[in-house]
Amino acid sequence: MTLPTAFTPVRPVRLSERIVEQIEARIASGELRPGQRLPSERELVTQFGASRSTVREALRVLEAGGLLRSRPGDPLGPEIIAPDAIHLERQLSRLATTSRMTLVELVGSRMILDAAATRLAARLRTEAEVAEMAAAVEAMQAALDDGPVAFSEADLAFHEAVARASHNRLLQVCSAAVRDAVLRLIATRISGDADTIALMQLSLDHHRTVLELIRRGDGEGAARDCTRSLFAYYAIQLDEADRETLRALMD
Amino acid sequence: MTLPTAFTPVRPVRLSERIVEQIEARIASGELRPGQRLPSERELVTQFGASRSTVREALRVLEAGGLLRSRPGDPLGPEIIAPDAIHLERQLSRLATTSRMTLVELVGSRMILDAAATRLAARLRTEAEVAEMAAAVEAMQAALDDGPVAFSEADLAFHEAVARASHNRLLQVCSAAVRDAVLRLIATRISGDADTIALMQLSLDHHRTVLELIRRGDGEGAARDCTRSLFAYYAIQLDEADRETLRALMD
DNA sequence: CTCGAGGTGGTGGTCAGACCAGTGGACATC
DNA sequence: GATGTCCACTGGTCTGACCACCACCTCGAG
Repeated sequence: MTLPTAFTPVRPVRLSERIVEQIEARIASGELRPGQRLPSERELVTQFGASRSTVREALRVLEAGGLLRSRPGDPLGPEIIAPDAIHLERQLSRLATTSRMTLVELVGSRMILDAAATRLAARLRTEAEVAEMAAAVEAMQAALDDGPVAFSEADLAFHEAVARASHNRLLQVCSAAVRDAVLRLIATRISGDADTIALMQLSLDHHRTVLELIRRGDGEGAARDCTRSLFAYYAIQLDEADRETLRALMD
Repeated sequence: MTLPTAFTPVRPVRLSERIVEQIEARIASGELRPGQRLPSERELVTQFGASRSTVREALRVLEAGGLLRSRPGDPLGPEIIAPDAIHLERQLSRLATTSRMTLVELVGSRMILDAAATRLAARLRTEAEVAEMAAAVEAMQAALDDGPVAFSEADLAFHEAVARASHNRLLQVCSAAVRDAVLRLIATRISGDADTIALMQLSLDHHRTVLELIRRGDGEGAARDCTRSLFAYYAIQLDEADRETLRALMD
């Protein structure tokens, strides 16, 4: 006769983890809001009943997670900060690189996210946001002579403006992270043997079209052109099977 | 006459940060691979020339970032671990909760990601993956009598199977994180005043349809039905303006 | 009276040294 | 050869101390 169910492995729980959990919970519940301050480390020592090293390890974890920031000498104590996409982007692009994400996975994700952002932006954009996008397109035009790096930066600014105009912060974060990961992978893997000038000119034309469609509020069309633009830009780096996969994402 | 370029604000840099950077760099460069071990804390103390508290703070940050794991008593030292989607999901869903994402942002993101996963799954799914989805739908049917919680779990299993079948791990991670965040928000915010039985039955029908369309390889149709299913499920929680926003995501 | 100089207490960053519980392997025992 | 004991070493925690830095307050010069 065997035991009815197997036991679950036990794992020692660090004190600092418990502290992290408590503070995280208060932030998640809204009891601690960005801008508010935590008690000083020495005060936390008495409240948690743990040593200062332990409290500090917890604070470092929270700080690395982008939840708070502490400055030396600040009598107000550690500050709860508004969540910032930077940490997440680093984490995501690190996952992408270390787990050997394939280019088709990354580009596919970009096509999905950027197309969705474009579609939403066409519906929800304000005049100011359209102006931002237009400025980014101008910058792309200007960067045409400054080489692929400057061009990529202007391109990035355009897509970020679009993502902001989607008015969906989660989408914004995800798409920014994926863009970052794609660029990093491309930078390390791709040799610039392609006809970059022609490619940049083509990309610029695509962006002009997308901008115009966003301006007219044609989300469907803008999303379609965004997807095709990305496909055109990266297709030469992929084999036929991968291209076929990505075509599944186009209308 | 002004200075040619403005100076950048300087920020005191912690010793533990420098240690984190060094170890991170070695992992990113592939010099340290998953499964390999770091020297013991006391050995790191001598190598970095920092105190044990400082080294430990660095290790806690790396551990929270999902890059390594250390067990008490292990003579081999801290272990570099393979990047795990779990850490990323936690981070992402924490961002979603702590930054008070609105329901329309979360549901919108879910519609985007799940629809894309569904579209890809219809094209790329294997027989085994279809079987998994079918099993999940059966579980949903069975959970109909066990209440909304059990039903939600079965629903989750279905969408995870679909995400796996998209064969895009990045999409898989993002959609899992967003699903998690949505569920968490719903759980805390929504009172169960809706007609849950009818809603569950409707949702089950939708899932059956989506499964059938995936089986037939109709990505377009499956994605459309997936989007509509999500919209129908969450629409009652939203006001008219938000509903209008989400309609922009439907064909 | 105003206003700057300097003191002062508190803060985070770092350190050294210590103790404990737990791990895993060497070793001696059966 | 299997068993049990022992021990070196690990990570987890604590204590107490020092430093540089910041904000505030006091006080004396004008």
